[in-house]
Amino acid sequence: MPKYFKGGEITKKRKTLDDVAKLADVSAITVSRALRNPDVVSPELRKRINAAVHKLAYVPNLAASRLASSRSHSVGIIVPTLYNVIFAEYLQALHEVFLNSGFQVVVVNSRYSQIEEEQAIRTLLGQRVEAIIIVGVDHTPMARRLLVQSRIPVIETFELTDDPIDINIGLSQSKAGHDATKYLIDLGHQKIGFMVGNLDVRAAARLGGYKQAMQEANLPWDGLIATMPQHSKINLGSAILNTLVESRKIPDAIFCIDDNLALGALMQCRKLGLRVPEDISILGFHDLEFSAYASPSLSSVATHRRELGEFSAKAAIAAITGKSRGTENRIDLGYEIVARQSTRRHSRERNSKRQTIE
Amino acid sequence: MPKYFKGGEITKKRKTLDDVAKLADVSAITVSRALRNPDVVSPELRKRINAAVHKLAYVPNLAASRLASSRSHSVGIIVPTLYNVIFAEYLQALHEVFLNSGFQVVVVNSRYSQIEEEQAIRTLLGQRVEAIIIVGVDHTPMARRLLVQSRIPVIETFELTDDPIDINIGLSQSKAGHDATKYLIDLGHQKIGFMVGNLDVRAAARLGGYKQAMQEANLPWDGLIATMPQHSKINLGSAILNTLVESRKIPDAIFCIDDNLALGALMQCRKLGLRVPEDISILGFHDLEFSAYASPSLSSVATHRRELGEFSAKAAIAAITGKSRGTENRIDLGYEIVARQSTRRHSRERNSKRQTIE
DNA sequence: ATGCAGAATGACAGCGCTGTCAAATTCGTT
DNA sequence: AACGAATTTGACAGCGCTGTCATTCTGCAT
Repeated sequence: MPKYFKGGEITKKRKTLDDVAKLADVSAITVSRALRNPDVVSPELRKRINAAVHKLAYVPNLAASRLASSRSHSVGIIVPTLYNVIFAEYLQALHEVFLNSGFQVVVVNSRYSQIEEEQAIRTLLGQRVEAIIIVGVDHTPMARRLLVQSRIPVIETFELTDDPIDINIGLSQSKAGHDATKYLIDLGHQKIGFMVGNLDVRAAARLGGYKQAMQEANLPWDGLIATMPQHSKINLGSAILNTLVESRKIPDAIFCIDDNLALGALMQCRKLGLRVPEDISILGFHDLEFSAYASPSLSSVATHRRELGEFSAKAAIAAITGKSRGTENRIDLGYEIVARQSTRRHSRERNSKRQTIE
Repeated sequence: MPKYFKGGEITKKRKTLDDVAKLADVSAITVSRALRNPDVVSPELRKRINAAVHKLAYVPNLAASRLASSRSHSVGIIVPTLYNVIFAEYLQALHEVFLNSGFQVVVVNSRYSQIEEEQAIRTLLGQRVEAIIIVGVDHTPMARRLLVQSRIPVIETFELTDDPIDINIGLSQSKAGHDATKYLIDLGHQKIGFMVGNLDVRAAARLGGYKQAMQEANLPWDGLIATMPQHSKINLGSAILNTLVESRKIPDAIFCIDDNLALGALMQCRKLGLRVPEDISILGFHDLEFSAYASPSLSSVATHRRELGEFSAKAAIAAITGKSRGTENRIDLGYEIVARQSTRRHSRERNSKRQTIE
């Protein structure tokens, strides 16, 4: 006795269109129409059909519908992780656009792995999604081939590339890293640390930008990179800051890979009696929601995650419905350095002196 | 010229099993087997088939597979929101269990609405998921009927009910609210505030528990409930605390509906010069990750979200595979009050005096 | 050489729906 | 009253795969 055959009826397992059709005394195709396109069916039949559907608690079999129509009415989204507020905000914006578009949104995570990303692409293509929106521009050769061959709109986001598969909406991570570092340098900082957890592609690009900016200013960055191989979380920032203090390598300023680390570092500084920004400037990245409310409020680099999601979704819909004639296929959404209380002009004795002399 | 017919070939749009079969010079059914059950196919053919699959970048049509086999190899999860760390942790635990189970996980959110929940159930049943794990125990009558009639395992989580549809794994929200309040009362607090944002079902249950505990202790709760109709976020906690201070209705202790509000309140207290816990005790709920790291560290009620996810997923798999004979269908995972620095014994003059006198 | 179990492969129908076109019905117009 | 257009309904095939059973092909004991 299979446990999940409750109810006891010996009837067929699942209600089908035909069951509804029989009960309403019409043909199956009419039921199909009444469900998908009510106004082409006469009110009389429509009523009878709806009653039958309700009576049987009929739920159409999507697989059959997709197979017959060869339309899935769904779009696929690939993100590295579901457990980072960055992507949560991005996904929320995406969802809002798709909400009443008639498309179901299928979200898959690649867990920061190109192999899993390729697998995710297969999963989505297997479902015959009508567009794919994917975070990042680096894929395995096969992944790229699958995407190209699928002949559906592909939107690569969060980063910028010169060689997009199709549509590319993002910002230059390395330029952002560069400019953020430059901002700290221009404030007079010289010993500028870089704090990061796991080094994913985009984090690496920002780190590259940091190194470049330091080099351009003839500043060393050797030994200034503080890291622990874990996902970015508030308490990881505290932990990494601790290691800096313990090894007595406290820099003038720290550029943190994201605001989670920055807030953790900030909180730990307070705990240890280090004054922010007097003793140390802290700069975050992404400008998360809490950053403006921290005390001192956290300087950060605002990335436009909601716009990223919104633009991507709209581009996908436009491409699917063929309304994207002549649209730009590469959009740079940029970033903004938001200066708040956690960073300020560096004015230690030797610096101010030197400045006066020069 | 349809934009997404790139590549130029006039060939059929999508590769099918037959295409692969022709290229490998075998029958379609053999390709199907080689893909699903490689070891029943001879190495020779397997090699040829794999080569053909790779050459064509063939991706099986899931809809056809599901229709033919009437198995979806997927399970459905319904959560109220995707943008709350509570459910993120729960989902992560679920995912980990399902990762290598051969089941695809489909997550849908109901946005705290019973109507949307019913719609979500339809969506999932339409996909013929093989089990549904759903947050909460309150559903529309039709939703309940759909779930029962589906004849698939249904796991209701996060709350406890006397009348589960099938399997129920959770904790008593009202009892947790009651005990948390009792804890503050036992610390000597009398003017105990309750802070909450949007009042969803579970928040309402905790509020109910709070009221009951206050009543039992002959303490008034009238006018002590501080709320603003928004989703729980750190800065909402700060905002609500502000309104309390502005209206000069600062209680001895605050029981916050979750740790986000609690942290926000905590940060705002610091900003305003209110000492925690000397001037005011703050108790959170859910024991989020950052709570142990805040300063002062945050007392909270630990709910076992990861276990909730883990147990639910395992129960679902056991039920699907029929291995749940004689298993308990109602599991109470409980909760724990974690006392940290943000709460302490109330000892204002009149109280300590009174205690000495009595 | 013969028979036979077991492994490997194939033929066929059908899962439940929808696209396409045909048939039936209704309506307004002359 | 008769006609064509518009509306409403239905018949039929087929989407791409898999379950079922049949067939062919081994290898080995007799």
